[in-house]
Amino acid sequence: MSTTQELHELPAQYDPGQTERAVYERWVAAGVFSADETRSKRNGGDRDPFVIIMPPPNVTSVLHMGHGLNNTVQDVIVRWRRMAGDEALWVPGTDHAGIATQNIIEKQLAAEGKTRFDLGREAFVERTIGFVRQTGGQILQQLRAIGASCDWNRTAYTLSPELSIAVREAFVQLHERGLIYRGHRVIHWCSRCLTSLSDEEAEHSEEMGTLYHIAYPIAGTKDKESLVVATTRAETMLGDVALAVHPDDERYTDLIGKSVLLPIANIEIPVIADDYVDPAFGTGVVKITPAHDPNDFEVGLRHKLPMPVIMAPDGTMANGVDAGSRVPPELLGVDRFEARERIVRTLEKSRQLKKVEPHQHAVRHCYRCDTVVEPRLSDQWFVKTEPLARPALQAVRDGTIRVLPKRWEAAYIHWMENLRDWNISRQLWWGHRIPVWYCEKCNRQIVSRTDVTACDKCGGSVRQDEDVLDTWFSSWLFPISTLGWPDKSAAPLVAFYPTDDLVTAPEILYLWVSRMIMAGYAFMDAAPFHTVYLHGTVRDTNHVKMSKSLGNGIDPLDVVASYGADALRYTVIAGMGMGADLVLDPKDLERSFAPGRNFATKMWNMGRFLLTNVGSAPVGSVDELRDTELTLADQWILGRLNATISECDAALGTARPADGNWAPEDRYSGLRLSEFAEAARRFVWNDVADWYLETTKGRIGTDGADSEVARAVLTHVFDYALRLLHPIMPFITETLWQRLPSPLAADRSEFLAIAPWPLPHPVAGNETDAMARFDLAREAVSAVRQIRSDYAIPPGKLIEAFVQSRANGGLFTDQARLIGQLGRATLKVGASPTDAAAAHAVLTDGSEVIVPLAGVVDLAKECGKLRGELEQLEAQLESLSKRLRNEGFTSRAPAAVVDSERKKEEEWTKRRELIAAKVIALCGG
RNA sequence: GGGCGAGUAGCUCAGUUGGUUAGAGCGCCUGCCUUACACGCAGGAUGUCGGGGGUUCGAGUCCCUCCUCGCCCACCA
Repeated sequence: MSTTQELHELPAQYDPGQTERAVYERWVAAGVFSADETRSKRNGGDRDPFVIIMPPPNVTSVLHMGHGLNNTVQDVIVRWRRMAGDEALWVPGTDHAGIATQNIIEKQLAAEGKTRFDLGREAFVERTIGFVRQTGGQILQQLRAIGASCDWNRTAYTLSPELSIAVREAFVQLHERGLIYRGHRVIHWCSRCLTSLSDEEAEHSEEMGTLYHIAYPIAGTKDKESLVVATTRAETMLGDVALAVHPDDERYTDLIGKSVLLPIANIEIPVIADDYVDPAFGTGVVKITPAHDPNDFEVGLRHKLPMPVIMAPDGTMANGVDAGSRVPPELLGVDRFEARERIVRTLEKSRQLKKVEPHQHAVRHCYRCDTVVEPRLSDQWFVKTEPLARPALQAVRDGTIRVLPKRWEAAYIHWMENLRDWNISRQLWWGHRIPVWYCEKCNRQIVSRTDVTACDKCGGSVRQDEDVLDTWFSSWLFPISTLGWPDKSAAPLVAFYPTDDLVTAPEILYLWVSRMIMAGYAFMDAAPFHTVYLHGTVRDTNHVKMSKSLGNGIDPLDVVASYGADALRYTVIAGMGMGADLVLDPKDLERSFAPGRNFATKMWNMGRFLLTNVGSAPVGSVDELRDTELTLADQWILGRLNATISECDAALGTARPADGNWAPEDRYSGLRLSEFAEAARRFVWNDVADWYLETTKGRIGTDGADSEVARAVLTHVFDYALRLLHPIMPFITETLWQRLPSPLAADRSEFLAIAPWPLPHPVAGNETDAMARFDLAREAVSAVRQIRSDYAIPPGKLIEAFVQSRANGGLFTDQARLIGQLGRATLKVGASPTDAAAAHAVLTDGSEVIVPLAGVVDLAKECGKLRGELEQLEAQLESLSKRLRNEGFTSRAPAAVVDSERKKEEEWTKRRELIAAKVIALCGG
């Protein structure tokens, strides 16, 4: 193949738009992303399985930067493990998202002037199914554009028939084990969504409210004696059934057992004593509203008080269960906040409003629509969480599961320890209907895996529970349900459960992650994964979370179109420290994404150089090269490659715990993706492109063996660089890799995506020495460039003398080695009698060396010698400068550089002398 | 109210166990269209590492304290 043809194949400009789609289609067509159960070691195969279950996005959602970040991270990890030889599986899926999806359809209906009740349940569900079928799941299509290497054959959906079986099974099993029960208590109620919420779905936010001090006249007193109560939710007073004081509060002791008159409702209610009351807060008197406050509910239970409900589900005032006619006619149907205003005004008029003061407090809001949540007494289904939490807590405590970054581990533990029972029933229509039937005739409650048509006892007709299950009750099963549970012998479940990493944002640690861990133990008796990786949030430059509604979002597909998926991925990975937020500028995509694109372009051009110069003829294997054949540069770049591989591996860490538990040294050290990206980038750009590739220019193309050596080494180094970068920038690396000349001893895979992950290769010759010597050469080159720049010397002019004398001196390497050795050591002297004559140096890598005392003393002398060499260097620089000045050049930066260097060096010398002196003093000379 | 994180160059951020002259990208300045790359190359400037105190031969890193911002948790009406 001729050079021109190859250049033709590799256009001067990399065009991601033209290549990415085709590359992706070839991967899919070749089944590169498909995992094979039979290859898993757990299923008789020869590979370790490595599995990530995708946090299922809402089925109606479209790709935003948050997804872009989340899925890029997962893809980087899964591609790394795929190359490392694991049977890698990434399971994609979507969540039916009960409330969120129902809200969308309700909004559509509202636009048509209708409510879901106008349609009826069946038609509403049909319509939603239709909507999901038409527009749902497009996010999974979009994920392909950013290169997500999911096994699309296993795409899951929480409301699919398979997963619905799992949901039912889980419900029935927990019910059989006594862990699901029907409870009558105060729950969080969203008056807009018309459903109950779990504790986690009712989110706190600090708000400025008003504390109203209201006087309740004491019954039977003539002169309007009263008890004053402080409340922020004045409207709930209509549901008051008592006033409570602390039993030991002397101010009120004689009032206990008496009655007060509830204003507006004009009902007599008792004054009771309960420990729950804090005498120090407000007036020390609390109104008890059992149906509309969880604490008051508990008080109500203890004192066997009635529990009148004074609000309708939609948040308007109404006489509900046990309310009689507490709500006066003029307030019936009035919204709760309006009612609050009116009641306050009424009390003001009757002079029963004693004080009004601003009061900051936390108010719970619906996590889907932000409506203020109303505590409300109702019947709901609950999961008893304590028995489920026990193993889930233990798993994180004992290192079966690690949480990265570490700080979230404490948050998880704290939350798990204080977990309350989980309300799983929702008064919605979109979701898994609760598998409970009630006999119309004998009132029997039937919990069943299959649909029930008649009572199994009396044959009476049955009706199914109206409620659906919390969305999270299906997604908490995702790691098991997507793999075939409840069939415990299903091949995917056997081969791939437990999974490995779970990658998500901290905001759903409690809502989802913790519950998956509980489900894993409850149904499979094993943790669902061993690593929870929590990444940050995507924010704009004002650190505001990106969102469509705020208009500060970036559409990942726009970025893909303008900069390419690789640029998007690189930016996301390189810009994100462990657990840190990712800040991007929605108004300046160029600033955010150009570095990634530029890096891709750099690689593209390296590829063009390589194809033009190395050509497509097969190259030799580097393993067969002898050290006598390798130049200093060859040895150096191979050494740098090894170092880079080690750096990348260290940043990525151990993929899985060795014996079921994380070893302390691995537990918090892995998945430092930005460091991985930086190590690879540094190598490719600063080492290969800036230095090594330049050294091959005079070699490749010449006749003789050295040209072949350079071809082999350059190709090898670039090949391995592409491998290291593939998880981050899969498209361009695959494209370039496909065109690399093949090594003579070739067992190359068809795709880079499944090519082996690099291992360090031993370099022929003395690697350390060669690297030091080449570094010296680089130092010399840099020094010359600096002089050139300072004196504005034209590119053509040579300054040979300096290079040579510098290279011969070997000053920098020796100096570096010396300072390095002492610098990293902590000296412990005379720790034991046998140590008396030696200094014990503990190096920072944990290894220890014994330095004979004489050696330490020599170090001090050595410092003096170095100072001499430094002076020699200065002299050389000075004479060079003089010569240049004589030739008519003038320095543009007559640098005090040497001067400051000497100062710093002297400082270090002093320090070393101090240490040495101390050593001598301690050891008695 | 409790807990956690952050504050490092103009901007966005790295900096594992204290140790060679605190780094990267972008931006900025100077010079280069040097036949892979101007989405580039070479050179350069910019930091009291939030303030103060302490431990140490040595602190961005450890301890104390204060300030600013952010996050999580929370049944004080």
